Amino acid sequence: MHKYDFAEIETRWQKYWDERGFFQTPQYSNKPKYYMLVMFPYPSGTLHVGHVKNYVIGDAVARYKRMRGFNVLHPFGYDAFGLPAENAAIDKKIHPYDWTMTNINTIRRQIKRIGISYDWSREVITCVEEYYKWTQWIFLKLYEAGLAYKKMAAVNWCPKCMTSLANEQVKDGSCERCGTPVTVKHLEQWFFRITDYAERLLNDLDKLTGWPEHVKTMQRNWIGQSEGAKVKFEVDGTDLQIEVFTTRPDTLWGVTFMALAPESPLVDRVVLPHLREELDKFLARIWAQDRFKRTALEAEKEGFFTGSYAINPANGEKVPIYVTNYVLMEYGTGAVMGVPAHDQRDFDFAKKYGIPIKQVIKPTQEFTFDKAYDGPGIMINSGELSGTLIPDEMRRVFKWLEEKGIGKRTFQYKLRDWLISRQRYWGAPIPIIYCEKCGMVPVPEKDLPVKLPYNVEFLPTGQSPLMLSEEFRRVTCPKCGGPAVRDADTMDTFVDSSWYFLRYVNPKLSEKPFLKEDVDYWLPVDQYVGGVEHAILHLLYSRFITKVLHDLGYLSFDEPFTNLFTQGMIYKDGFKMSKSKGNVVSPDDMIEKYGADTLRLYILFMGPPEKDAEWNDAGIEGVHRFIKRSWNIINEIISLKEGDVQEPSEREKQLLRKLHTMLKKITEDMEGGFKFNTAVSGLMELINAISDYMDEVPREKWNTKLLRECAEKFLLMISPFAPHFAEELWRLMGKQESIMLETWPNYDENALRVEEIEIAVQINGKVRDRIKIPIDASDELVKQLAMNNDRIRKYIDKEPKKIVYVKGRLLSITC
RNA sequence: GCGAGAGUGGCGGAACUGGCAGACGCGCUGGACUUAGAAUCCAGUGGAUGAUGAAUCCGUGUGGGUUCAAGUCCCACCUCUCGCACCA
Repeated sequence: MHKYDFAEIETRWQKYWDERGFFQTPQYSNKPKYYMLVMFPYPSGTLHVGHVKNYVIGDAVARYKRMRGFNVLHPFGYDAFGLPAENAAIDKKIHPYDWTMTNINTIRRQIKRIGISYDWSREVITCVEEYYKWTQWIFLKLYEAGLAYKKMAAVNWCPKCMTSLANEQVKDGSCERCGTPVTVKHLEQWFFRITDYAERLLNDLDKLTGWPEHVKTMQRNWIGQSEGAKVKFEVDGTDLQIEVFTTRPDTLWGVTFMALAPESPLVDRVVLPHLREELDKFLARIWAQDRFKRTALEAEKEGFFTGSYAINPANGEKVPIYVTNYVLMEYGTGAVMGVPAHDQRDFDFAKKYGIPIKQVIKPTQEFTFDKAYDGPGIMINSGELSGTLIPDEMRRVFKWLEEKGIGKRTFQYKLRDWLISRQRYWGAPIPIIYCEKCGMVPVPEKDLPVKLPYNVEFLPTGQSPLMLSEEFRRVTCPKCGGPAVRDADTMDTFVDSSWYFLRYVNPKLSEKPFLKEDVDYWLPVDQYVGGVEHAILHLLYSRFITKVLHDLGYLSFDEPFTNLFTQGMIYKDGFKMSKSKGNVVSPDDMIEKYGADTLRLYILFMGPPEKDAEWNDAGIEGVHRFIKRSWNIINEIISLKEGDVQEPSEREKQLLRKLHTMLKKITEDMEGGFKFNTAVSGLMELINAISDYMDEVPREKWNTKLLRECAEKFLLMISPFAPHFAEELWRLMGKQESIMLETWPNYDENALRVEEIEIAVQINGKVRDRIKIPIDASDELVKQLAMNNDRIRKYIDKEPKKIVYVKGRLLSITC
């Protein structure tokens, strides 16, 4: 018997597949296409088994789809620019380029050992010129379209990473990468106008039926659409106006004050001169507060009366204008109408400053106004709109506002523009030049890429490191030829990763980022697999860039990913794997000990792939046992001589039925979406059934043909999960061609048929016995068979009231 | 607080449109083979009461309900995980 030498087997077949180019995808084919994409990794270190889960799932799908006759594109690459790799390189005192490339080589080697079927000829690395040239090209396209702009803004600043961050990269007030509390800095920064796409990004989520609901919900929350009205208030005695956004225009008659954000430009204009000095003290105090604390739920509300009054356009009432700490400049208009009776924040504020509370909605239920009421009700004290039902008749309110010219119905979004400038070295330089004469000039396409110089001082100082490189900065203006300087900021890594799935289609193309006809053929991605941590950031940005490129005529589709699968994480000892915790399980160690096929199979068997799972050393042992057991059994079958073909015995028919039951079950698990854990358990059941047969039936009576059929089908079904194992045994069975070229086996409904089945008999809801009945027995016959059964009759003391027969399942008798 | 999801043996987890709960694996117990161990193979394994192969009862977070029949459907609640959170 051949020994199961997994190390030898795996290296041999990996070499063979590679040499034959089995996984190189033809650009076109008469087969239907299938684009199977996994989220590419940050090469900021090496891989642990948690990363591997992503690739094993992707590979199972890719290999299955190939067997189903698809032309499968299954590429891989590295999200190589950016903070994670740069920070790690600085820690290690290594140049980020060298560190990144070293990691890429390690990761590539790690993945090749697992036997993932990537088309390596399409590998993409975002930090090489051939790639980031096109990231810069995309920037220029956005710039030309007015979707990339520079502005002075209060931005999130990470004092440790010493760079600005996008809103999406701030989690609970801290830097998403390093966990340091984020501060605010006023800087001139580049933004992408993603807010122009807010409505489409929101509405098109409904089209993404192949996305998990929770991811769509997170995106909806993040985009944060609110329906409301913009209403203008005159400032008494001036020609100034204060515009507010409100979702409750029905409470307009209940306004008793106005609240401005401290940053609002209106503050300076409405404050009375004699209050100026005191106001400045108030503002200084507010700005000294931590921004995230200031806007936290528990924060004490504070305000300062400007001395001015606003006129309520609905009823002409004068209300005082305050500057407050709880109104945000970034959302809406930076000004809010205060309705204490129907908004809790306004209520708290009014209580503190002795502002009147005026009720304008009559609650539908009993309510004591010890807090604000924001439930349904009827409008009161509201002029001609009194009596309007809220929220049912809100439309009447909008109509009235618009007719009177007081306000306008609009949508407001929480989404802000995407801040893409980083004051760091390791990224794609922003392709913009500043000329003394011509001002801001985009780098002409022919001059791309703007190369990131290798020999510069790259340590973060808070200033863009490229500032310090005269060689990089000093250029001549592309327009007038005069002296000019380059923009020294680099782009956010998420710009790089927002289009990489397009580059895989034509990774080596030098005159364009991609060919439209090729991209239109391959995209959208049929199946995208990755972690939930990208539910907002990467997935939202990719959708945005895809829509922009679509609008500019470069793509025919406007959503990049048709189906999305978010896999769960692998924990060890209850924690995420991390070097600092020392709980990392390395795929290399596992491959050393058990082989790649065992590792792959165990990862798929651990549990439902979308759920988090705990790594269990005993669990992988169990799967390894299954592999070895299968190896031994199939080898034994291989060693058998072809016997005579006889009419199958009952015992053989039973095994054949099991084979086809499992063919059906596993096929359904594969088609029904990522049920690999039960598919693997089905393979185990099949092996157990073969083994039982061989145990029970004397060796000389074994039906060799049937056993070989079982072994073949088993190998075909396990091949997407344990490809080396399957290939080796396939060849040992005498097959000349690779198992990779085979098609997925079909099951035969007829083989599933049985003459006689066992059904349960329930009496008063309890299973009392099981009886055998002919498969197509009539209701009458089944009832008769049951009633003639002594064991059943024992439980029936009076005439049955009701008898229900569920065909092929059970008989229920009620007395 | 708002939104989403989940609670099943000692553990990871199965269970189609309501139809025999606990597939498969781990662990555990006993046995075979061994001088012994490892490995392998065979048998058993939800709980309780029985001297048993018998038999009975209880069992899917809690309490109700619908139904011949509920892990699955409905109502109320508890716990956990995740996301959002002064967004006007």
